[in-house]
Amino acid sequence: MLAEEKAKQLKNIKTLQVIQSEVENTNRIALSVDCIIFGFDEAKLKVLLIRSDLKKYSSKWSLLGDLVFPNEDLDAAAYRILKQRTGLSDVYLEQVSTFGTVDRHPAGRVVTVAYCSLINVQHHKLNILDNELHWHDVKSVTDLAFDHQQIFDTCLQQLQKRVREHPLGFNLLPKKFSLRDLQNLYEAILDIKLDRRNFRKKFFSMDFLIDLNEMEQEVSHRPGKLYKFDYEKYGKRKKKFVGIDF
Amino acid sequence: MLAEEKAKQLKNIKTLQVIQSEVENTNRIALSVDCIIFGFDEAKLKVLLIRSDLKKYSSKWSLLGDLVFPNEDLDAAAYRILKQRTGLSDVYLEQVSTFGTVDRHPAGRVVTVAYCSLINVQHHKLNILDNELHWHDVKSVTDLAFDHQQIFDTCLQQLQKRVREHPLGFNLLPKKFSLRDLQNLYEAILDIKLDRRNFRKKFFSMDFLIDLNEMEQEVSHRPGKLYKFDYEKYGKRKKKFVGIDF
DNA sequence: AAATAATGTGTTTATTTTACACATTAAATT
DNA sequence: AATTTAATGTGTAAAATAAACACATTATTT
Repeated sequence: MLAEEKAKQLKNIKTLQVIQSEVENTNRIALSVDCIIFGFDEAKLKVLLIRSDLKKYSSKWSLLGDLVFPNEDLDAAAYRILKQRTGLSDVYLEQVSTFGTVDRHPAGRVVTVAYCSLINVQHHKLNILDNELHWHDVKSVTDLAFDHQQIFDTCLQQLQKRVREHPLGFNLLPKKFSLRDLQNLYEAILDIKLDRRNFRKKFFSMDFLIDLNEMEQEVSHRPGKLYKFDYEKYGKRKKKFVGIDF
Repeated sequence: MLAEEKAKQLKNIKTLQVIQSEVENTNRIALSVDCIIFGFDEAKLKVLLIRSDLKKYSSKWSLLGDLVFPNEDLDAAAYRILKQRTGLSDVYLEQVSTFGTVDRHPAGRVVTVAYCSLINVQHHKLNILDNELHWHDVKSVTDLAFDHQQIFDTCLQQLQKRVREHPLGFNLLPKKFSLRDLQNLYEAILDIKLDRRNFRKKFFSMDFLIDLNEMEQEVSHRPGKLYKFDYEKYGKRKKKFVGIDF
């Protein structure tokens, strides 16, 4: 071995050729995406789950996932997989975390990247041709397939954190909503009770609610006013927006 | 094709065999880890960079990274790679984000997971056998190799966010530090000026500082008291700890 | 001995958060 | 039709927190 080669090895210096060889041959791993889709219905936080693909695990529910193609951007794979499995296409997916223990998947070494989204259950029609696809109460989600419980827990925690920092929750509500709807949402996500009067004050002071001058329909008891979220105003103030404390 | 097979295809149902085949053959991708190691020295926030492995990119600095082995946990790979490249072994690495555009690496398709750490520059001896390994002022980091600038920016933003939520900064300081050191650190990380009196009040009220009854040595002008961080107390209160507002 | 440049401490004000009560409205009940 | 019911809608006082700000103290340097 040439002295130069030896020095390179010592220093972990690799040529592009060496790296290319490693990339192409020895060190490849299957990569998947799992989508955690949150919804809100009947005052409860929901998550979209399917029966596991695999017969062995068919008694368990799992997240929406599939392998990333080698010629496909990671983000693009997330959107493709979500579309394939649910028909959903006009939703925003956000990367949450990557899970990579060696034995996490029964089919071999699969590292998975979790993506999370918040959607409006009413406005998005699901394509239920796929394996049993169901909304589940977040509170009743236990014992998912593989390591999906851990992935789900991580995403729920992240959601709880994020929703205190930015008013993301609106993505889960219909275009028109009452303040009661909004409070139910936050209480469901954070799993806490909030004071109705202070909650209103806080959201009015944020000044992201547009009064529609309409009332709720078909509710028993006094109907509340309907509002919509001012996405434009939020977009402008997003950068310097600090947070929501409850 | 049997009707059953067709139905399966329609529904995207795969058998374990099909998935195993995909995992083993068609869909594998190289996976790497990049380590973003922050330090603090001379009242400045620093980051550890090396010259790019690749000659083509040797004029640019890059993050500490390498490929994950197929039989290696993702987290373990991060620790191994950091150890190999710097000699550092007793540091905590935290996953930040995964970067996966198709063309991000010149050697082919490589998806990379970024890991971040905060270390004490004085207490950790670096193994500089590797490619030129240097601490760089965070403020002067521009134009890193590949997409490393984007990765670095993401990690710095995350650090700025996290340091407002938890008193992580202590990992960057020596065991004994003055309140001026601590304030310099926060000002360097957040790139803002803080009021000295209010800063002290805030940290004393958090009650994580242990007065060592020692004074700074070898400083010009009046020396300040030295403190250490009460990791034990922080560990106990960590869960319900809300945040640090400046 | 005086000047310097930092440390160390406290108060006042403004802002934000929390706790809490009552009048109003429309539907449901009698 | 009158009453009950169960929600909406509003305001205020107290407490906690954050922001603005000034001066005495100490060790070093001149």
